[in-house]
Amino acid sequence: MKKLERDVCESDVVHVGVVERVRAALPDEDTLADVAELFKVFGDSTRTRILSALFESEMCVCDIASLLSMTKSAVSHQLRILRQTKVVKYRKQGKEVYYSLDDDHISRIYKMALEHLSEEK
Amino acid sequence: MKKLERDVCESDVVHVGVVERVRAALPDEDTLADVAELFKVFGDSTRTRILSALFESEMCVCDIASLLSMTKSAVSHQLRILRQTKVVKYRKQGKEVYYSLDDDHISRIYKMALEHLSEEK
DNA sequence: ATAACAGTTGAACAGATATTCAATCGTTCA
DNA sequence: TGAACGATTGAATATCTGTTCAACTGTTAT
Repeated sequence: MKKLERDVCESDVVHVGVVERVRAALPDEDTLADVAELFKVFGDSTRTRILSALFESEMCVCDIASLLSMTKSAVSHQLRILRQTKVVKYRKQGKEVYYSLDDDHISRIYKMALEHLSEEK
Repeated sequence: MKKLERDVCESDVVHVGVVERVRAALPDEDTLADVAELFKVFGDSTRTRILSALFESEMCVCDIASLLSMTKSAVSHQLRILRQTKVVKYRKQGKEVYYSLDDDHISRIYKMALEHLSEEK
């Protein structure tokens, strides 16, 4: 009776009660996608280095590039991502563009993780 | 006098003082890499969905696959990543393997982000 | 023993992502 | 005006990452 059933578990052995209860309690897909997207922004060492720098001081693109030994182009690309996700804000002054952290709440999440990992060593 | 200098900003206009001060205050590279790696784990919607589920209850692979409409294989691959980064732990019971959250501290970081994003809407 | 099932694993494939490179924009200053 | 410089942008490239597929392990039960 070997029906070509997919690898998704659909047998009777599965704990139906648990699955249904958890399904009801699960946050909606949109929220979960947002959480993932937010963390993805922090999930790159170039961006975490930029953020750590901005914790200390507002900086222009040129400064950040110099600090991290990267091209301005590469830095600018990453800043665009941080801008789009509202993690950093910027102000223009003459030729220069100064970046700084935008959202306190997000900053706190980031700092919490940093402390968590510093403690461990 | 056009020397082919790289795009990294090395001119005198850069704010040397700021850069040096920030450089001194920056966490060491290893810690920053760890932070990025931790966030990278949360930066995938499949993994955030798995974690949200485990917030509610311990679950076996089959249950999770069923809940998320995914193959056991795909789920297992992601659980391996969560295992390696010590975010989840597991216990074997017969044929089944039950997964649950491991680190309270990490869980709190995750929950904090979830609340942050839920509030916004 | 062997059939059935939960789970894992590695290779392969497809889609996403970070950096580089070259071109461009906008502002300053000579 | 035009040269110089900070910054941004788009295309191209190389790398990374998630899912699929098929094979396999280990446990339970007949």
